[in-house]
Amino acid sequence: MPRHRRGWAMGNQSDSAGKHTPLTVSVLEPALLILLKEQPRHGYTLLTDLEALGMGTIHPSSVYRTLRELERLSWVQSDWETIQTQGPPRRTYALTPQGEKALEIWRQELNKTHRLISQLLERIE
Amino acid sequence: MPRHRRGWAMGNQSDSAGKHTPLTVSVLEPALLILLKEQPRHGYTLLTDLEALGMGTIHPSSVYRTLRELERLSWVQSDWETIQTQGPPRRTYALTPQGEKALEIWRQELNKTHRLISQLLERIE
DNA sequence: TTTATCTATTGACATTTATAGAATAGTTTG
DNA sequence: CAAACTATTCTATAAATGTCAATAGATAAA
Repeated sequence: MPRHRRGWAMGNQSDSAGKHTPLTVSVLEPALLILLKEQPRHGYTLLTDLEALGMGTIHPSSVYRTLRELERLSWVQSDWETIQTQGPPRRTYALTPQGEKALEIWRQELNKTHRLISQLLERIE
Repeated sequence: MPRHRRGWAMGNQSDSAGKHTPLTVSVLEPALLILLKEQPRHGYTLLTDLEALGMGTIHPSSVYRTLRELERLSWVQSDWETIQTQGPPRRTYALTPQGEKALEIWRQELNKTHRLISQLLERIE
């Protein structure tokens, strides 16, 4: 239902319980690429890893949908895992060479944004 | 038409000429609040100020639309300027006390995101 | 004086993205 | 066998963005 970007900062508290802040979701794509560069992982594992980064409030379906889109772009590749685990079969996602190139572009963008936010924070004082 | 977020990093060059990167637009709202906290300004002036921050690729109508939404939220207040200038009448936007509160929340969010991006950049190495 | 250019803001429409909630389904523990 | 956990997908809806065009006053050039 509602996206909560514009005007998010003053949304009522009851509403924002357990929900993520607007900038978190905007780095979801590079965060997934970075985690998958380190090693291939399953969607479900990624949910935990994002949690560890403080991004755990993003809805699972957003994460899975993003993964499928990254696969459509050929930045990641997935296979159904053959070995048996606790639960239903799961997909293993891995970064492709194209995904590595995309991540390099993303790295520059993250750097640029990092500097921009520094500037903005300085100007608040 | 297309928003260029998902998959942005590998968009063809011709396409991305003069267009902004995905994270730039996601800090538009706080950037406007920060500039208006420093002093009241017109929309057109804000376009120049954003340019100076390296955010000049955002389309003017996005900026004006965001300003009107911030006014609907009562975070900023606008008045038509009475004095004559070079051109048609223009609106002067100013931050309201509610806008100051919202900016304080945004400040925390910017800080959080700043730390998150630091973490992500470290993990790329 | 008509034309172009710069200043300044608004509106409509198509496209894309995000969110929530439910559906599906296998496995393990009580 | 029911509950809880693992794991992924689908659908409906709401909201944000991009693009293009429209409106309009002031000034400089032709």
